[in-house]
Amino acid sequence: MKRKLTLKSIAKELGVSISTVSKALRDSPEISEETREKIKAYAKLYNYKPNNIALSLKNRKTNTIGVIIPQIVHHFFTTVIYGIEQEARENNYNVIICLSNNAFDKEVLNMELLANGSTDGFILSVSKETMMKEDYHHLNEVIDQGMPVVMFDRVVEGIQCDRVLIDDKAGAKKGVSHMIRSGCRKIGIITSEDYVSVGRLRTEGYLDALDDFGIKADDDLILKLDNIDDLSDKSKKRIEDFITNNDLDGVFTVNELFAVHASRVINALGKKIPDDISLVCFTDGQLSEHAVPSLTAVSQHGEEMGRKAASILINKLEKPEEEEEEYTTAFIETSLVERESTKEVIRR
Amino acid sequence: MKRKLTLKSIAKELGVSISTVSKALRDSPEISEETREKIKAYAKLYNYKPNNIALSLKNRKTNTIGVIIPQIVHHFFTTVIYGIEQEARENNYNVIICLSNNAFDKEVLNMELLANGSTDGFILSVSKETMMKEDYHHLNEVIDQGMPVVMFDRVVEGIQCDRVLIDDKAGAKKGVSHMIRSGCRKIGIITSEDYVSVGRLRTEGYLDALDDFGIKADDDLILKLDNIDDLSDKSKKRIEDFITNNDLDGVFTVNELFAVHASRVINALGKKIPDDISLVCFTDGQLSEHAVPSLTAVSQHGEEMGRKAASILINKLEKPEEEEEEYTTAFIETSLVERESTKEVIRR
DNA sequence: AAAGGAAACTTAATCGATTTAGTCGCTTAA
DNA sequence: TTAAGCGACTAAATCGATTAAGTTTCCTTT
Repeated sequence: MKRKLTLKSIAKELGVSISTVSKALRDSPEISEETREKIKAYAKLYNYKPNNIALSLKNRKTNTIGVIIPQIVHHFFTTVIYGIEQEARENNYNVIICLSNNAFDKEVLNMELLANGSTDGFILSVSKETMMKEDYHHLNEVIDQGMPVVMFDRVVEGIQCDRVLIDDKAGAKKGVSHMIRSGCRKIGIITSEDYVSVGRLRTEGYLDALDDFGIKADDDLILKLDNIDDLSDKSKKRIEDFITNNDLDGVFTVNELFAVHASRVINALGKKIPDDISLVCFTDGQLSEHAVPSLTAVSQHGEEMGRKAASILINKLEKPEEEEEEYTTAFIETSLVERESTKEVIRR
Repeated sequence: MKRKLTLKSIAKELGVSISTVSKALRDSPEISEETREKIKAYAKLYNYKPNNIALSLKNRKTNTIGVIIPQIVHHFFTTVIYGIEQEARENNYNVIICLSNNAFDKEVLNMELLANGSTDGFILSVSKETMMKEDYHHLNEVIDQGMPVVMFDRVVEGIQCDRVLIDDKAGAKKGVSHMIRSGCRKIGIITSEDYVSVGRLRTEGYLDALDDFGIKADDDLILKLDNIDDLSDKSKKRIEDFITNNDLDGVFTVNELFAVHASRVINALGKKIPDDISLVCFTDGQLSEHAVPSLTAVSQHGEEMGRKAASILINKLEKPEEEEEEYTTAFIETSLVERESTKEVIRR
């Protein structure tokens, strides 16, 4: 096992001082051509790389971004991380990912841990528990210490930070409008209770679309489930009743899971997708792509979201400190991915 | 914006030396009860937390594990990471995740970056390109510097490190045996070319199962596709032909994607799953769970795999150095998750 | 010939925390 | 009376790198 090279060991080996080595490697004109070449050759030969930890301490800058997300198992978060990764790498930043598991305590713990010198800033999507508690002291603390924070997806108000959001309302509107244009007139929505912001916004988009086409909204056609993250037996039952008892020709759901179950129910009722009922969901993931029939979906462009969040953060980090602080909210456009679960749009 | 507390600032504020503060906070008996209490009270009041970077430098230990994986978008890796995260947290370790995107250069770059002081050890699944190049100098380099490495899933031979593997052969055997017991006699397998180790091992398990039940293997019933990670149009076509041209009563696939497409093809042929054809796949992810019909799958227990890998690594890290080096290979057992795509096993 | 200046280095401070090796005043035993 | 011992601190070295502030040595200039 060979020890890592340090400036010290190089200096000793070549009989010069540590600072001479440092300067030589950084091409300082203070060092003679001859010495410089000798030192550089030696460093190259033995593959010297400066120790990041020492650099971080000296520069008070880690070039690391902390990412805190509720769950990695969500395909959407996975794509966001991918985007963050890309942007970070391109700008010479590292990424540390921590999971909060939707638990407040873990979110606080992780932030405190990373804030003690490990990262220069944060990108996070707050946990469900944090939103319910409305306790944001951990966020305010790191911001107070001068660490920039960028929130994405699940954001909260009243925090001094930048935000990156999916345009949920416009996305839902896009999906529902498409169904209407393809001939649907009685469209139901399977969404969440209003306190989940994405659910509320997507419901608004749905209503907007109906309104645009002069279709009257009907409360009976809006099913609000209480958990958006997974599908309980109770929720399954409610979806079944909802589809069975309403004579729908279209169903819009706020996530893939609801859609997949809706598809199953429609199937069991002996109805055909999309001939009898069209189906569109929010979130373009593995399930929509590979379901049978494959599902027309509102794509969230998680990767772009990640890139945007990272780029905003890095910008803040590289900017000279004194500048006027300004917080922006960026919206990521959605797009509609047409697949087998909807009919062709009827053109005039 | 308030500056972070340091030992120095506390010392100055309370009119004592830096070392007194440090010792007081670490309950050294050298410091009088009175001074100790005063310092601790002050530190608590202003929420002092030592700077991790400084600690890392001093201790030459970062308490951070570097994880390098080919793609995060794979649900399987996602679960592995989750397991690593859990185990790491419980042992006070951080996790830095880097993606290699299946590219050799990026894998090397990431390792070099993290090896320069950022992490104490590595957990990695080597990229496809690295396997093809058979260039492992970057691995040998970090190992040479005394950093322990644990490989999982995609492992290579001839490296001084621990390994954690899915028991692919036994898993495939489990799945195929189940089909046989439920009445299938003519089972086909959709797998990969033999140079992909998981494909080869799973094929072996398939053959083993047939052999156990005295069924003769038939090369025509083995379809080897060249890319296991996604499904090209060419592969789709080959799956279609394979299923159409062989009068199978069971299909085993080495991943979910192949299975989902097989299911689609079987459906299109007007055959019923599982009555006419049973379907079992390796990897228990979102697709198997939510497909219609849902798929019986060999579950890989990625989370357990992650935990195991992390626990092996942490053990190495905490162990006094001089001990005899020994490298182990741990196998993670698979289990069969029965769903709608297979029939009940016929019991005597 | 003395002062000034540049070239080529080295010393030392710094980042923040830990730890070993002092220091200083006071008590106690020989 | 005096050295040893102890309690309670402080000074300084260290981890690895950067950099401002010296130090030599030699050369030039008036």
